[in-house]
Amino acid sequence: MSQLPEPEAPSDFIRDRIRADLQSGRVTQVVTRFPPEPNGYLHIGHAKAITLSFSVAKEFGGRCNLRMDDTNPAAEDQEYVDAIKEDVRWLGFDWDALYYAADYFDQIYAWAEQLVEKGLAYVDDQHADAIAASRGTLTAPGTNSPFRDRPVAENLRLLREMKAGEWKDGEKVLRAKIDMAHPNLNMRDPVMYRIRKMHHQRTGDRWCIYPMYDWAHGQCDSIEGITHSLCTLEFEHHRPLYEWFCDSLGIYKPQQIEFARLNVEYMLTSKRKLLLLVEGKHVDGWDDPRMPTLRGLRRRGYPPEALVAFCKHVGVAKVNGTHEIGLLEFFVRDWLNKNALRRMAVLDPLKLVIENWPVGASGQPHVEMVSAQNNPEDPNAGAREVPFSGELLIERSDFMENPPKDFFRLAPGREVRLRFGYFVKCTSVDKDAQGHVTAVRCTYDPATKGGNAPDGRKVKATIHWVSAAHAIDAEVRLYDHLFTSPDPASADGGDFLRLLNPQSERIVRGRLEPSLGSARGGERFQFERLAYFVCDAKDSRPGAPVFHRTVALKDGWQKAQKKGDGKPA
RNA sequence: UACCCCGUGGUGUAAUCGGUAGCACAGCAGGUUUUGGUCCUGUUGGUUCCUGGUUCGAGUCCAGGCGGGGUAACCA
Repeated sequence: MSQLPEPEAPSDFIRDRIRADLQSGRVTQVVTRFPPEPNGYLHIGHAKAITLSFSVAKEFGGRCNLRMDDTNPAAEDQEYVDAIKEDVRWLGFDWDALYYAADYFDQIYAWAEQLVEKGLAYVDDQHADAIAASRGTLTAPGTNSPFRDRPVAENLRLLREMKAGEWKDGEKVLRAKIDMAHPNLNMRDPVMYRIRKMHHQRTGDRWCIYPMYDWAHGQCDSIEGITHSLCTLEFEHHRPLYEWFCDSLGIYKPQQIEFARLNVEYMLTSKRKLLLLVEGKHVDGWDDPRMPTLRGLRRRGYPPEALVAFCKHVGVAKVNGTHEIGLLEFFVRDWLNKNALRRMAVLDPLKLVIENWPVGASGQPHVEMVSAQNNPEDPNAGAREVPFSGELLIERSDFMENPPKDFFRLAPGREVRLRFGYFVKCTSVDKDAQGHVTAVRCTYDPATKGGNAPDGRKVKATIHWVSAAHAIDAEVRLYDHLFTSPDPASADGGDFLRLLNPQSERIVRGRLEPSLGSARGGERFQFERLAYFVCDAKDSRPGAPVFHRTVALKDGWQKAQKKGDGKPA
């Protein structure tokens, strides 16, 4: 097969490297892998890694495996395995093969005996603290273990005893014999096997010694014939060890290439910190719409296509930077603008009474159905009928009693268009005892049905509305950044909880056009002139949908206002 | 006070074998518009961290600085 890259394949240091490997013949077919540890849920940072490894394989006509890096039974769980598979698929990727590091345990163990026989590994009786103490520091070399020069036969016997369960947790470890004075701490006789008498989600009780990451990862890559093992920057110092193991074993050695992990403003991607948010009940679980987890983003209404487009756009490099959240939101809006159906909803209602609206024949209020486009960006989306009547609800912010000159919406004496309906002109307002406006009174022009005046007169604004008698009631959750600081990870003293945004979730009762009553979980809409929303699959009930604000529409009016009053001259 | 990696406009990322800096987002201005959305047009921002060197010519090569990040788990 030919591995000609797709013409639109991006250019970056990883793909340049792959092209070179293909040209030199070192590699004939590209094989990559995404190797998550099933001890937690995937987040937006993983989305970048997933997009990279899968896209690269596809671009070069290669393969990409999904591999559960399950070498530590302490924290791993089948639940996470299932969640990871689901999340990768949700992003739109499919693996060529699904593997588990645990399935290679026999081979990895056999290799360990080989290393022992070569005199390149030994059993150490020291406990964890002693090993740590003798490792030295960043600036001082370590010292050799007193067990470092055990004879091969004894090492072999001890290793087999470890495997057979004859020693307790922590009593012995197998270590690689490299160099305790090596400037790279990872090379100071790293631990290969530790004893853990624990049940493993995949191998059950078959093993009581488990390989460390360094002793497993490269070997797994080698077995699978991975050509380019892509990982994040913090593994750079592990590469020499990765290569030492493959070289010492004389097995196929994949090329590990490191890239910078993804950071996005206002988001945290540390599993530990995310766990604190969940356990401290600062959010409503791993799938809370404010979480940067894939499950959270999904419930927030982020389309997977937008996430992938974002990940592709940010590219890959070795510089650790932080992306503006506005860029992510741009991709979300971009996809939603083309695909989300438009609907009308009023979140902060103000009554609008049309005084010259006709009375129905039966004496009941007259109701008229108006045709509304489902998506101006997509003619194929069709149209729907929305009930229009003499008593409507409009957004409170669409009316001002004493408007500034640049306010185009409704005000006494002003005429605006009701979207898909008629032109209305405000004649008066009703107020309560405190002087608050309780309703605006208007007259409508019957000749403007559909939104155009036969005499050609123009209005400066179009506002959305719902019919008071027909609107449904629904819970609407308005989300904002989880943190008040764009960089919560570097909070003073590490106390990022202090930076939680108390306004990150605001719940309101919205008044929605009737068609929204049958919205199904996962369906995304644009509530015209407001924002994009998704019908929550978890909390919605038949006839009682719940909506989550995914991202607000850009708001030029609000921006202009902020500019006007915010800054001193 | 060790080792490794990195340093291009506000943010992120490009620039064939070295030939004087592009793109996206953001910003600003205008146009279109039955969403102050979308779309379209124009436009402000960079002495490519600094200093030397090699060269006819360096963001690209070399040296030395400066700055940022990473690394000391029987975690991955």
